[in-house]
Amino acid sequence: MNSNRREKRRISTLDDIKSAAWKQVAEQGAASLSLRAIAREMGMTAPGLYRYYKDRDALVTALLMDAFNSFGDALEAPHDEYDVSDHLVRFRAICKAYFQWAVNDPQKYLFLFGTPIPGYRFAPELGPSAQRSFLVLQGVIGNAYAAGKISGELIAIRLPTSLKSQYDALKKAGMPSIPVVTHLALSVWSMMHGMTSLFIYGYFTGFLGAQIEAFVDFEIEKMVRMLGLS
Amino acid sequence: MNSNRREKRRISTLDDIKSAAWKQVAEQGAASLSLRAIAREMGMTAPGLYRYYKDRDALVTALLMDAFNSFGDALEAPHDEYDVSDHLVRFRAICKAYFQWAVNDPQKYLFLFGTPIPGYRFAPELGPSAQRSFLVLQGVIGNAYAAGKISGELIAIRLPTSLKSQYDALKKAGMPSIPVVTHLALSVWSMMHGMTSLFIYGYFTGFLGAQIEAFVDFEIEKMVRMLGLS
DNA sequence: TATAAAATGTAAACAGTGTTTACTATTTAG
DNA sequence: CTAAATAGTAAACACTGTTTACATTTTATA
Repeated sequence: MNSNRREKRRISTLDDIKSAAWKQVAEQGAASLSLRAIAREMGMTAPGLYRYYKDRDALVTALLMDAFNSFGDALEAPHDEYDVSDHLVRFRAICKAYFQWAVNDPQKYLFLFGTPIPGYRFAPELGPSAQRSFLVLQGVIGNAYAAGKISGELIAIRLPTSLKSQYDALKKAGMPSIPVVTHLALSVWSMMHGMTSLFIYGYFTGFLGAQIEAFVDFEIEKMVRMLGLS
Repeated sequence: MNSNRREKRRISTLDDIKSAAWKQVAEQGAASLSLRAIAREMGMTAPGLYRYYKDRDALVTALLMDAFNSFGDALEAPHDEYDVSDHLVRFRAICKAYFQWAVNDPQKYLFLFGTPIPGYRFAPELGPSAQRSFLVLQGVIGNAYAAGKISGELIAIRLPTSLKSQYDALKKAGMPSIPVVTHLALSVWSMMHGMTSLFIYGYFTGFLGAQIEAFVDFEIEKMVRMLGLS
């Protein structure tokens, strides 16, 4: 028997550790993630965890990987639900998915896009997963542009040359979008992240109360008009 | 002698503690703020600090108070530099001041608007200082509106009734602005916070490189057009 | 000025953290 | 059945915030 049982058990334990970790993140936030508390919850001692993850950073990297993928999946979901040619609907859906995914598990969103865990160094292998969510946004805008469905101010108003040449350099380095599209995606991302994180931090509750969703929806429509998306 | 010397010394020590704390925040980030490290740097032992701040939360509150005030001052500075009637210039200046203050000391900005320190409970007495920066933004937009210098889409496009009545309720509760102005201020805040924090987190460096300032400037001009500010 | 009181600081201890080392079981492979 | 790989533990080290008990210095007052 070529160690099938043992391997399965190992993978199962790796997942158990991540589950316990996510439970902690959801309840106490990412910054107070504790290996000893995870071990305690699993009925084992802390050093035992080091048989599965080299150190705390390795566990954090594994968690980030899962979370980035989950986030990317959530943003990509509208691709299957709506028609490729329905650019407007898909843009709205992606923006709403962005906000909803974050609201559904705020600590998870902050784990991805909040203040980095002290001492943690972003692992390079996370790059692709981290970029995917942005590429989804860039994709829907890029598709709309290619279909001639973007007629906003940026079509008339030129980007500053310094900015445009930066985006051009990116394109030559493999970025799958022309300058205008790249810029618009970064702009939309900024707005979505700003609204989402300020809400999660609680800075909006005093102002918006239960109307946060109406606020976000309205701002999404403003972005639709800014893009001239149809 | 009515304890003048002692009181002065005490205030001086309170400031020394805060200075050492800020040094730590700037170098290592807010989450890894350590009382023992502060004491070490000051040449004393940790329990001694408890004669000056009740506990770590009290120190954090004092730091937040200073930082909110410093941030508020930075946003208010354009009030003295530019004419009150120059709404466009003042709006631009406030937005730039927002970004520049954050870039000048990123950890300080994250200390204010990043993931809260684990276990810290936002002290109610911080409310006024925290609100001030928003009120500055709201003020410049409100003044421009009152002067008839806002002619953007929101003048034509009505807010959803649910949102409008929420803002109306705020106004009755003392908010110094009408619904449209409140909404626009929240929108601008979202965008500024989104761009600023994504940049500080490093998510923009791969995309924008040294052109971050050009990006922010361009987005500020987009907001100017969105507001229809003149 | 002597004395009581208040303020300031330290040392030791407790419970918590990540991590390493040495050791012990258990499970698998040959 | 034996040797090796794996999984887990206990103890220790250096950190963290915080409390308690004690000592020292500075101020206020009788």
